[in-house]
Amino acid sequence: MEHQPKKKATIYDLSVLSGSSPSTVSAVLNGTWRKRRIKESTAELIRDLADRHQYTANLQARGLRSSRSGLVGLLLPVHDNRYFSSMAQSFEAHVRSRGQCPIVVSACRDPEEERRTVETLISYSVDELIVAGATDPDGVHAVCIGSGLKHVNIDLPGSKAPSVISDNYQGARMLTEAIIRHFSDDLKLGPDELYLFGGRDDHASRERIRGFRAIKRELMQGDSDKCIEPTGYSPNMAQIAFERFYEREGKLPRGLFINSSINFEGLLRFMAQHPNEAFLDIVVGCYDYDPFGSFLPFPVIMIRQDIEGMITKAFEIMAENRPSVQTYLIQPELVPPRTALKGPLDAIKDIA
Amino acid sequence: MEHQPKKKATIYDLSVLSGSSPSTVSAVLNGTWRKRRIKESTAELIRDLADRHQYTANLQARGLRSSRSGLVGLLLPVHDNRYFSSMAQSFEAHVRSRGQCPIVVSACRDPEEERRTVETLISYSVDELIVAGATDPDGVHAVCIGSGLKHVNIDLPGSKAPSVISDNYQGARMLTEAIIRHFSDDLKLGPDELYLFGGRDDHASRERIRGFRAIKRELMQGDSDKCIEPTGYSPNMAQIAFERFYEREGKLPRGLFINSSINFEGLLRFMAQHPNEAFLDIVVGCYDYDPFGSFLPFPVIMIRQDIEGMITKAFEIMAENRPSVQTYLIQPELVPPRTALKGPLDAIKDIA
DNA sequence: CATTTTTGCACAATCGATGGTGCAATGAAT
DNA sequence: ATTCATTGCACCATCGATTGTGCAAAAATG
Repeated sequence: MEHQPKKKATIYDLSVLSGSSPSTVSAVLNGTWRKRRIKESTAELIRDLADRHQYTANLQARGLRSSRSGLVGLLLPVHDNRYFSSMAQSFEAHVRSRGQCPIVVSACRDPEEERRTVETLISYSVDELIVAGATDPDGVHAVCIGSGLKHVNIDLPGSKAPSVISDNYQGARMLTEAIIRHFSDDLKLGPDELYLFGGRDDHASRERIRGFRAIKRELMQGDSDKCIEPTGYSPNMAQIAFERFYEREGKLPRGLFINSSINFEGLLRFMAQHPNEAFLDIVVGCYDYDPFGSFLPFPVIMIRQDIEGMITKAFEIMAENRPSVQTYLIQPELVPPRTALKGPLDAIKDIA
Repeated sequence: MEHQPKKKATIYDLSVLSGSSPSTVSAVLNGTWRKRRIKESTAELIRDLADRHQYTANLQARGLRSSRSGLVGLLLPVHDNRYFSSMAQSFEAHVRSRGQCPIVVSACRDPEEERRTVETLISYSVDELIVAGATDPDGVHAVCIGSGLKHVNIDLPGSKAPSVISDNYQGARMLTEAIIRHFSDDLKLGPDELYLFGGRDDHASRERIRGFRAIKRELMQGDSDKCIEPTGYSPNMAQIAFERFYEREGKLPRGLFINSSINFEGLLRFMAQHPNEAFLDIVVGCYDYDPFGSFLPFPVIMIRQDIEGMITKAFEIMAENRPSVQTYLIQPELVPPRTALKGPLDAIKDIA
């Protein structure tokens, strides 16, 4: 790496070069110059100098003075699954289109880490924040309020800030019904053959369980507590749950409602230990969409949450000056087996 | 949202409260106080005040003064696939463990956007940058050098900065060989039945193609140009390529080398249009690992790149003071069909 | 030509933290 | 009792931009 760290030009450098004052240069370069009645020709001169010297504003200085930063944050639980990575992708596009700079961070579902991370973002004066799938949204809220940071919860609601979430109850109803109806009449599923795996004690899981049970009672006239196995959001715990079930019963339930694609990965781990024959007659419904998951060797019905819709709504809310603390439900979509949906990447031109 | 934007406490506030000077407060709170011979008791007092008032440093101010920020950047092409989202996940863990703040941004494979984004990061005085899969690494390099920003390429190499990439040639050889050997003797694959789809004119694609062809010649005594179909990194283009092939030949090649999981999604889209029977006898090798992809209804052999290894190496290089401009190869791993590997998420404790 | 208005810009304070320098008070040494 | 070293901290310039204010020169008005 050959170095040539010619320090970056500042407004003071341009001020000297142009013969104008720093404030004039500043005004010209940040667009407020008309308001300050700077002559067109002066502006032109300065702009010219600026890009001849590759001037770019020091955003820390600007941020310090104006206590805004042009940064918009997205706090994720984790990066590594298609739901949240799609969210990051949509988020970035939105923020970019508003001329701001997106920054995405994850906090591993750790309430402590969530708060620390947001503290850090605040120290950089991020202008707005979307809090996605936080384990402790109200804790994050407390931190935000302390510094007047605008924020909206998404995916998991909080009780103190506006929230945009998908309609988990409806979604779970659709998904459960689709699983049941996927079985033909002669192989009809019994209430004890339809299980829900995954999730924990959060709002989304509770709603999904509620929807699941409601439909079971409506369509199957039966539902028992033992058909629910929360495993947390970890592939490993889910795998263990599947293994235990299999050991106990000698087979998996024919109907499986899986709470998230992360838990679905637990089923994959289970699959790796067992021959495909063990999955011949099962039907899986997964609350989350993953394109590869949709084409597995058994029917996989998925719910795709309307990420784009949620993000859009979240930004709308943040644009209001005194948003009301309420939870907005966004309708998700049922995805039949073997479906390859387009995603945020399709918006990107690829120069083959 | 009830507001209570009690503006954040500054060292000046604490200075008044403690009766010490701002510089003393600053020194105490940033850890340089022993060097400045501050009395233990003074320090204690100030620390006490600081957390009673929930002081947190204004990092923009600190960054402005010290022209460093504590930020470490990762520039990705896109978020939305398991390869890059795993990378983001590993990256975050690394940066966090060093007490810095990770920020992940994507630039959509657009050279212009890549440079602009890095400009922005520089304006925030990011301390270091990992440039992953950049379309124009040398363009990014030019921007970085202008401000002395330490950076390392990863995934795709540049010619002006150190690069860490996976050994695409070896990986492609392993993968191609695995595909060929997956066919039994009586159903042996012919050279004209093994195609490579996807990729574009970048270093990784070229190396993979080179490895692919080398093995074809060694093992099959044959290889022709028509067996290579670069489609860019887009699901859509790949789908179109598969459709065209299918129309022309009435079937897909029995052996498919797919350049990336993104292109693999193109095959999914194709699959959605055709019955499973069209895939009965195919074997897919995909250069990239996706847990769900590994369990599709036909054999899928995958290459998992050693993301953790690449990130680790990249940080090692950035720690050197005058790293040499060379390309380090990291060995990837062959993943047999129906394999569920652990990923960065498994490092995260889940409070079920 | 005298006065008012408008134009065009410079000045200087400010945002919050950092770090070099200088100086008084205290203790040690002679 | 002096002198010297050490301790403990305050002072102030600085990083690069923003923004309210003030004031000369030019233009418009009577």
